[in-house]
Amino acid sequence: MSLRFYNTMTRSLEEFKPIKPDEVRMYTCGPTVYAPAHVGNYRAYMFEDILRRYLIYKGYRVTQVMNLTDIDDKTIRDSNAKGITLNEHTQPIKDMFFEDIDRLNIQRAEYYPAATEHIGEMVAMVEKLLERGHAYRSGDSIYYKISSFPNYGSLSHMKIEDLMAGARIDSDEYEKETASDFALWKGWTEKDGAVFWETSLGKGRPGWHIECSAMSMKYLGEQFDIHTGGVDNIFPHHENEIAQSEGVTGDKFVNYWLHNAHLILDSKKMAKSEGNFITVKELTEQGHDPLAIRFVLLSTHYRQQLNFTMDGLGAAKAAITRLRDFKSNVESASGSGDGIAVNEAIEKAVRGFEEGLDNDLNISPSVAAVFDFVRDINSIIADNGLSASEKESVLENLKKFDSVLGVIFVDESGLDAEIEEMIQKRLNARKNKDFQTADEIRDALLSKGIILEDTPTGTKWKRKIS
RNA sequence: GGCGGCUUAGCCAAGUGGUAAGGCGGAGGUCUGCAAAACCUCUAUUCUCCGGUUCGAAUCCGGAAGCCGCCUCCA
Repeated sequence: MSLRFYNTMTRSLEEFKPIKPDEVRMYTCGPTVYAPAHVGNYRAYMFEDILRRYLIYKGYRVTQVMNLTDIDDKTIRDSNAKGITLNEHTQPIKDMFFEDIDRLNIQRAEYYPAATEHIGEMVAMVEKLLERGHAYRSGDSIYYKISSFPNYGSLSHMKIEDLMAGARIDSDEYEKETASDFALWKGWTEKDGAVFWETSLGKGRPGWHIECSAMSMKYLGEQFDIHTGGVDNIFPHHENEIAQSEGVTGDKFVNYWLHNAHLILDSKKMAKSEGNFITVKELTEQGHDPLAIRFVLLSTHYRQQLNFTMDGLGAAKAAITRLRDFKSNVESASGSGDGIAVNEAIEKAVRGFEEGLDNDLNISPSVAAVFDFVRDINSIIADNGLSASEKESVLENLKKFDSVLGVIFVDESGLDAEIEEMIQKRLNARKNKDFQTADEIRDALLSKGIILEDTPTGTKWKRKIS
């Protein structure tokens, strides 16, 4: 089966055909670094990670760009409130973002352009939009003239005249011809403080939407394959990006628009503005394994709202524990095996895994296929064990599944000498049938997060997933 | 007011016309010094509700209820 995506633009499932046959270029909406990202934000980055990993799994060469929005009303507001420079405010938040990305085992994109480093590109775009009659100057600011772009609203499928009049339109100090026009360049005002650029457009700063048009086209070209983000970005952000980009090139901007649904906490969208959020760092500091968070975020289809609960996190821990135990079972298996059954199990698993993800990254059936695989192979191991070559192909396939899931094969640091010594002591005690001492040692190790398992092939240990 | 989505077991979650995947949790059994892991068996006669279409509906149509999101700087 071929890969299909639900395209927000057409509101239908479409077969994915990249512009260049073996290469995918995609722009994935990144964080606004005014405050640390929360788990809900990472739902988007996790979806983008699964997308990226599955494209690579399918054999595509991927060029991914993720923006870092380090200039907007909030970054200015917060840095001025603290009396520090914009960069002093945003840099630590950028650092935290990358720490979280690593914790969650999210693969790095090829480019992480920051808005403040692309002012020149943005200015050039705005100039072109002025030339082409899509923009106008009003006071010290420049606005996009929506009425000049007939396709406006095609992504969100909304008509401008249907928007609730006055719903949330700023009563700001800028003068716009019509309320729905949006700022490309904002002339400096006092509350911007030291944040401004002197450019051919005047003294000021870019509007929010222009950065994504400028940076995506710089790194990916005037037309590229995939653009992603949260559903909240469909309107106005992505709608405006299309207007800006196509206003400049006169050509189609993006072929596939993919949007993820929100994470829900206490039956509300997790959001900084609602105050109902929790960060990856906080959960990690509470002792939760970040890969359990990863599993929670990835195991529900990206277009489905996901309710974040501690129960769910607990279930995720148990699930990845089972997957890792399986890996360890396979690694220590021996025996004659049953070539046919193993191959059949692998084929079935690969088919199920790919069928799900091919279908608009519908990951639930794919995860189910992996768990079926676990039971099938465990059952074979229990009956006949595995031959050396079977072991190898089972592990190879598991690794392949995990190249998308990213929760099974993780670096585990070795044991301290002290723990090693305790395991040895316990082995001796067991040999002498001193089970009381043996159990005491096992309990002591458990309290350090080390689980021991006595198996026919010897004592194994693993780290407890908390 | 406009646009969109959701409602399947104790919890999470697949399934878009052919008789309910998978995970977690729970119950029983095998194995084990005891555990753990693993394996085996069981755990939704039914899909929010009410009508309709059909030989057949969780799936299609109509209606109702509840929940959520977007509607100008939110992932």
